[in-house]
Amino acid sequence: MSTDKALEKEAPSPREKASTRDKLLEAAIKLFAEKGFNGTTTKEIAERAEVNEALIFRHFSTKRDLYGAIIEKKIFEEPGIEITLETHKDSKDDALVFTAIATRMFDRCGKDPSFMRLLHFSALEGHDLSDMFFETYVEYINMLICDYIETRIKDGAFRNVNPLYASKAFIGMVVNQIIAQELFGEKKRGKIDQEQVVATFVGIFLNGIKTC
Amino acid sequence: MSTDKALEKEAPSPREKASTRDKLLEAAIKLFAEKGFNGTTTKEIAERAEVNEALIFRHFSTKRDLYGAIIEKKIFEEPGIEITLETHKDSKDDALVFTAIATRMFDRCGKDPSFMRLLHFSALEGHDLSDMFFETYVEYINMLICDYIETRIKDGAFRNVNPLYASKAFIGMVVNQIIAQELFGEKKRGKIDQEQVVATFVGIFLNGIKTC
DNA sequence: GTACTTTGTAAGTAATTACTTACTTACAGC
DNA sequence: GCTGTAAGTAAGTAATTACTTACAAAGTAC
Repeated sequence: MSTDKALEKEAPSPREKASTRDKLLEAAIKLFAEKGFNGTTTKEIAERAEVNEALIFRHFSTKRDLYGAIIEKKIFEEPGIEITLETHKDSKDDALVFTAIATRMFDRCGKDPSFMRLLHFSALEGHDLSDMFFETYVEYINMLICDYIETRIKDGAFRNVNPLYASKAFIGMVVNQIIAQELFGEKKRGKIDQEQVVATFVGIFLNGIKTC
Repeated sequence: MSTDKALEKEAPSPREKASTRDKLLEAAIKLFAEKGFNGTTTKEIAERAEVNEALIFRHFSTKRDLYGAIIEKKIFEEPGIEITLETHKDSKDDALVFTAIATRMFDRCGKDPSFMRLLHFSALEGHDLSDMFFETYVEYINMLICDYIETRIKDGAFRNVNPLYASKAFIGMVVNQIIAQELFGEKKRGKIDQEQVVATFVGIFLNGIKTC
């Protein structure tokens, strides 16, 4: 959790040049995502942010506190897939819905590679907020998709599978591919065609779950 | 890579009490899996192994070298799923094959939780051997399943999907569930029924890929 | 026995770590 | 102007880090 100090200035007015706090957060996000909590020194953060190291401790009482502020920031930063689902779910066009979800996930993680790394580092290193991170980005999405699947089962469009496990199946395909690319550097190795991957995943999943 | 020093005594005779080297490796595996490379100190390793800290550097020239030895050990330690596949693939009983693969993966990771953590830490922290780790445990398995799917497409049993992406779909489901349990501690939260999860995954996958 | 290597240990080392301190500068309200 | 507060800095601190060294004990070879 942030200290009182850290909470003072949550949202700087948009026009003014990046505040010290913002510069620190930005630098720290990149470094923590690159090298984890233990692999990053406060000196490095200060250098990257181009501020004096002592200022870190004016804004955040400890290094761990800064780390916490970053995770918090990431948790609330950008909308997840809920908007994608909200937009399309009433169409009941399952292919559209699941393609949109997968595409949204790929795009988000591709645009911000630090995100996945931060999520995994926080889990591995056991940060206090890691659970919240996980709940926000994994369990929440899971729940949304689970709900959608449930209604489609009631519609008679999907087979009577366990909706939670089915949701996990679909998310698993997508997330695991993202992890292979972003964490394990599969991007560099063989080229994979994202659109075709999504199409294949959605095809298998929907055929697998649809009533015959 | 290990130094000459480190290579001298690869396999201690089974009966003698655990050598210093073995004690160090065992302690280091646990600590590196728990807290990563940067989060673990040589002092801790020595204490856990109950040997003098200086002995670490008799057996391994640097801390990183010890880390490398551990990853190497893990890479060659236990057979992966290839045996499972080899055993069942000729039966052409797809449900049996994929259920066995998933079960094998769950069991292996459940029995040795340090494995997944080590794999992820090494990827995130960018260890030299991380690529080999990945190739051995992700790309290799992928390839085996990919081959099986290809033959089943030729048999006319599976639809004409991209076999690599289909393989990724299946592995994704399983691996992501393992990660949720082992890395993100889903085990502690809600109880999930592994057998039913596997059944659901296999069911969706096979229905999704089978010819109608 | 003695020469030699291996195995173990206590006490170091120099560098780095997160975090402080004491001080200066900039800027606000009055 | 003066005063109080926030922003910034250089130079510290004590603790910890990976790694060394110098030396003792124990086994092995002859």
